[in-house]
Amino acid sequence: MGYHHGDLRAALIRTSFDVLAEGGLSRFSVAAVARRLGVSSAAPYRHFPDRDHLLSAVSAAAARELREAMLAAVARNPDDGLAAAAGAYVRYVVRTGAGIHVIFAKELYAVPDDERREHTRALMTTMLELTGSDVRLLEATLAIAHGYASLIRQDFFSKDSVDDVADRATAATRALL
Amino acid sequence: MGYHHGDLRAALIRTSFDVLAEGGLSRFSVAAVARRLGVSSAAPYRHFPDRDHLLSAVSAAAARELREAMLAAVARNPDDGLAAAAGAYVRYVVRTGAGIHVIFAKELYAVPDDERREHTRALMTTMLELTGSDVRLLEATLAIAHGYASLIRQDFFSKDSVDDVADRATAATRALL
DNA sequence: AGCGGAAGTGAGAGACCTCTTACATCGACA
DNA sequence: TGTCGATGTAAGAGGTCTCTCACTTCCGCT
Repeated sequence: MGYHHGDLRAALIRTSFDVLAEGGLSRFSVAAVARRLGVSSAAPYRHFPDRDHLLSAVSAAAARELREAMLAAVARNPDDGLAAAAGAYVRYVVRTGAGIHVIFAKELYAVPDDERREHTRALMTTMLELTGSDVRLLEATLAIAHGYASLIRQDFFSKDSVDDVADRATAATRALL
Repeated sequence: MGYHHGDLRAALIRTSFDVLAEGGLSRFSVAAVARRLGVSSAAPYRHFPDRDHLLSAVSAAAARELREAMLAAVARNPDDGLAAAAGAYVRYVVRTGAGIHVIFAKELYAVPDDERREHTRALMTTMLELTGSDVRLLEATLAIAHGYASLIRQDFFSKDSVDDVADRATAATRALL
């Protein structure tokens, strides 16, 4: 690991998650990500034309991973799929800092990035399947999961473990049905 | 309205709401508020020692107004209080941009501001009364209301009116009971 | 009328950010 | 082995932000 990093592109995406988890979208900066990786602040621009394209790649990765986490949760709880997925959402967002506010961030709408479009579309499709194509149920579930995740990130539950809160999100989702 | 503004302090708070409604916490800046009011960027510092104290005053105002909006909604729907309050939350946040992410923003914890403390405490107390001191129900309701409000602010519901979405938040809250 | 203080202003220091440019390094392949 | 392209760096232009400082304006009070 000398002058050349090896796989800076992937490292930038992973480290972006860390920066997002710590300071949220508002404190995210390309410079902070570079600093944390120990590379110059110009280095990221060899891999992404601008800040929004980096965020777009993060969004794509988050959409893919979130979908995987939800599918895994559903597989573990076959007859409680949607509620389990809501719990998985809470856990994923608390761990990575990247939820729908990142995945569907408004500032990314203008970024041309087919990979992101593909992954966000797949995520939406999967969630729709979980609700039997009930859009209202989908939005209610998302609201609950995102709401709980936001409350955690706001330190609303001072000492409760993430798993406990995720279970409560799961229960609240179940109450919708 | 010449050299002296009249009531710049109050105007700063009101305009801060506008800036928050348009760009969220991440795009909020004292300079932007001053610019929008047509005063110099030093003027706000005659009334607030720093940015966080301005945000704290906004938080206090939001907590007071939100509590009033909730109480009014409850008064209109005596036998559906909590659910009506959730709808009021959604409407208030979409209109003003200041929800719990502003009212309970982490960066304000260190700001000594008794007025804010008082208003946020009153808001919490009122919400607790609405849930019959059921903390779990309170957090679930907040998660739903905040979640729906976030989804709206993210342009998730392209053409649905705010009132329609607020009604769905109300219905989802009712499902908890 | 005149004076003192509250509330403005303009200028700017210092921090940080995005993104560019010219140059350095190094791995891969002819 | 030599060279070329990909990927790094240092430096910096240009922007925005927070907050300070010296100075000005004007309201209220005697």
